[in-house]
Amino acid sequence: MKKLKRSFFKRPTLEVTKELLGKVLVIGNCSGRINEVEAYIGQNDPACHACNGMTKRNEVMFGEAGHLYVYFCYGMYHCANIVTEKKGFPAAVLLRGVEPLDGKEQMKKRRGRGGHLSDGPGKLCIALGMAKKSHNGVDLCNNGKCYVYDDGFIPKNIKSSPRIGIKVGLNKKWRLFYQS
DNA sequence: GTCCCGATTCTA
DNA sequence: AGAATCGGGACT
Repeated sequence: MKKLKRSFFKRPTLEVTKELLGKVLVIGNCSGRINEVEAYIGQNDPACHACNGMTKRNEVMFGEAGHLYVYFCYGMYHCANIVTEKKGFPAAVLLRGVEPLDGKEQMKKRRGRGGHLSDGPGKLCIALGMAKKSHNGVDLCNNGKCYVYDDGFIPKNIKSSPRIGIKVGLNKKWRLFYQS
């Protein structure tokens, strides 16, 4: 059960994306096993928030790998990414789903229901208590209360598809997930 | 300042 | 299929 170091995230995004599957995301008292992710890679990816250069919103994507990029969307949800690649290259992995592990009761309370606690990027942020104001730019590699660890779990049946909810870049199958 | 739209979710 | 709901980014 070892925490992932910055060197894990500071690599080609598609490698990080695939290897994040099965790892455990810890946000304070709650944790969940990552089972669905998407890659957003650089200025040539038309679906990437950074495709038109740096803005106040996406500046974290241009920074050091291993930080959280949390943004606000659709007027009511937040979505969380983990920044990848070297500094100056804007890329990140969107967290789309986790299987609840620790803190399920708190997650249920936050979500206001008993099921489907964290199977979606917006739901996951609600369940784990992540929001732009509190978590955008948070470092997952500084021995804080937010981090990712590897407990040896090996996901089976990894599949890919086009990314969800976008209208461009659909030719890339950069959504990765597994079914347990 | 104005305007349009979004890496979603829930309900009908 | 449609509503909810508002910040961000492009543009005037």
